[in-house]
Amino acid sequence: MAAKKHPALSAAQLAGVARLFAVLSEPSRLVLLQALHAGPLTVNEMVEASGLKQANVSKQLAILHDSHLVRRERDGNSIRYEIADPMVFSLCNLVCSKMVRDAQCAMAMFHPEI
Amino acid sequence: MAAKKHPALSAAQLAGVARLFAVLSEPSRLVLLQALHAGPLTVNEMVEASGLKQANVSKQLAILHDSHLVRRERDGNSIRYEIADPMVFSLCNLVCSKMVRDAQCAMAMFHPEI
DNA sequence: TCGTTATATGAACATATATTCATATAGTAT
DNA sequence: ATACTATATGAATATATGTTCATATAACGA
Repeated sequence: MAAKKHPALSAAQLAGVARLFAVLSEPSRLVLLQALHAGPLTVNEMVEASGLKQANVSKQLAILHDSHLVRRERDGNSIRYEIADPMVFSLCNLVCSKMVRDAQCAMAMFHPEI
Repeated sequence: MAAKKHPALSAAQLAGVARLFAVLSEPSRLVLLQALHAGPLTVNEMVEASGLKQANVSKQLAILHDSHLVRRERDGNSIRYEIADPMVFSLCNLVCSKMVRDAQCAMAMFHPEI
């Protein structure tokens, strides 16, 4: 039986969805989000935590900010970023559990007894 | 208070997560997934339903198949695809609800009374 | 076997974007 | 005002990939 709860999304809506997935499709941005998972951080702190160059961190944060995934706030001379929408972690958890499922499935092809 | 339920993901794990988001970051692939939401379809049926060229549909389906998001099965002369992991729709629904939230937030900046 | 239909794939092209360097902007302190 | 620190941004480059055309592969029917 085919599921059909939601109406089809328009091309523009699909483009919007695709755009947000694209924001999450870059490991450097996921690194930054993961760092922010523990709490707010300044740009410099994220540069140190991630090993990425400062210019790169700034640009990736700008992209995350444009997508309303992070919020920023000036703190003296620095700028502190924090997660604006915890939904990103729900997305990541779904993807992670899928990867575990796929991995278990692949494993089963070699070790059916387990 | 900072949330911290999950251990940090390794670079390889983040790359895997990013890869799956990348698969979902292309409108043409979302169109195909949305078409398959109503039930299994052959390549030709998806060409007609999507308006995309046949070569393009085949390539995008191959990418979806590599990610184990769709399954394929030969049916006579054609090949029938179907959703292999309904989790993709959970992902899309999360993103959609976020977009609604953001849109309502943007709206409120112009119509605070609503 | 031969022709037809359905799907996949290689080559070529255009486009998008991540990364880096250099520099600009903004805030702070002396 | 000047020097210093923190962050953002423009230019340049490299890389990835979506799209299309042409063609290959595979199944089916006569």
